[in-house]
Amino acid sequence: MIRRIKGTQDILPDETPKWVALENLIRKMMGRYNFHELRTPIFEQTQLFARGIGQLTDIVSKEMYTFLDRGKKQLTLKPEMTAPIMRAYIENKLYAKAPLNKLFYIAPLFRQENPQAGRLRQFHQFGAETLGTPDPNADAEMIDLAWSIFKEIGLTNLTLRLNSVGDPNCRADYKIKLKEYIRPNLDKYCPDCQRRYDENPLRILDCKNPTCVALNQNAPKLVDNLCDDCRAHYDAVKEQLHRLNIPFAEDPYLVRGLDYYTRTVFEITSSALGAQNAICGGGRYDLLAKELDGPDTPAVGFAAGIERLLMVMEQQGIVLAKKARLDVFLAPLGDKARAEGLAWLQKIRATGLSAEMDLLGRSIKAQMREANRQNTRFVLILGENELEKQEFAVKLMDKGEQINVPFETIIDFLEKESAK
RNA sequence: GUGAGUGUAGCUCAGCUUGGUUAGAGCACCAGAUUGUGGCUCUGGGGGUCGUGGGUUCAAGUCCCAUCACUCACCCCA
Repeated sequence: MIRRIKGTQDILPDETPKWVALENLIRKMMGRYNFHELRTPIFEQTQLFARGIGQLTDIVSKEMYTFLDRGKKQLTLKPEMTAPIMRAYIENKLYAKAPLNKLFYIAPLFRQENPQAGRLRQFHQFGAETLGTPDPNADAEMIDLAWSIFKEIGLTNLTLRLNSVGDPNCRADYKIKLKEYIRPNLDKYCPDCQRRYDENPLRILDCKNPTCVALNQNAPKLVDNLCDDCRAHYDAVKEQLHRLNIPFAEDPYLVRGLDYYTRTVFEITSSALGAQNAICGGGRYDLLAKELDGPDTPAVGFAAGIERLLMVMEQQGIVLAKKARLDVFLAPLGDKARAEGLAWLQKIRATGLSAEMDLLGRSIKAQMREANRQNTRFVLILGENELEKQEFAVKLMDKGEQINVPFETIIDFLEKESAK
């Protein structure tokens, strides 16, 4: 048996309505906030991610699906969406069409990690990006957008954590201070942290190892070492969040795993999930555009995991999708009725109603059972009696009543009855 | 990459500790009770190389070894 690739999922027909309902809600909310959808290819030149996300990040260094195509070009299935959005923004010169671009996406992404609860190799994210302004209002609007979507879904028990990682200037100063703090005890840190010390010391603060956590207890905090501009920006974002009534917790050790972030970073977690509890992460990335050879473009965005959202919704018993209903089930009895059935279905379907008939030659009883299974509103029985009298026996499944309706008026009848 | 757990019917699982007739249950499916009528109830039925390969034994779903798959967790993240 050929099996699906590890860490991928088939989304079966009884699950797709949940996806569609969630996607519809996302699109509705993106519309309210005036964000516009941008779709990018499923793969890109590897270079885009290596330069955009950062060589030393986990994503780039060990999780990308990278391969050579037949022309020996190195390609990568996109592991995140911010770099592709930025690439498209630069390549299509969207900055020249409008000074500010508010974009959103819903897309599958690929990372070759070991799968576990809430982590897949092909997974889906939706997200938004505001390109072209350094205004802290854009940061606050972005968080408000994410928060509103989750609220609209009906999620509870969410926690928003907020931090500022400064800009390259204050971060460079801070890195020196941090390394000074760590150096005396460096040999006591875990091997990962010892490696991070030179590569990316900020990530040492992120370490979950109890020893490292303890050692970090009195480490200087980046938020205490922001330059004046970054400080003012961070304060403005917090003030707006208060005005928007969005509760948040400042987390001085929140460091995002991607290199492009500057200033605002945030993460939204749910207590309903297991080890992988982040449903949304984002922040400001004022330097990415330049890194990708584009014009200087301050930007802010977020990404949220659809599978994880669906898991939380499941946990909380939230059902967005309406139970599917079939309007009409045609139950033909005998060969003659079966031969005429399809043409009737075509007429009924042309009115906009959904219609189905038995294709298995089942008994009337089995057909009724099938109609019931499909949550059918009307069953049209077409047997020898009906053919002779030129009428349908129509069973109104919700009421359990049955009446006869002549062929000439059946369409009219169904349209009126279904509108009730 | 590391660690732990689990593989028995379409699905969820029991049976394995203490090896011994034809391997069970619930749900789902099919049929009948109701000779042309759903949901509820009752009765019956179909469906399994017990993940795979090897070993121990008179005898293996059950014990041992290997292997594969899946799951969860570490790391990191959505």
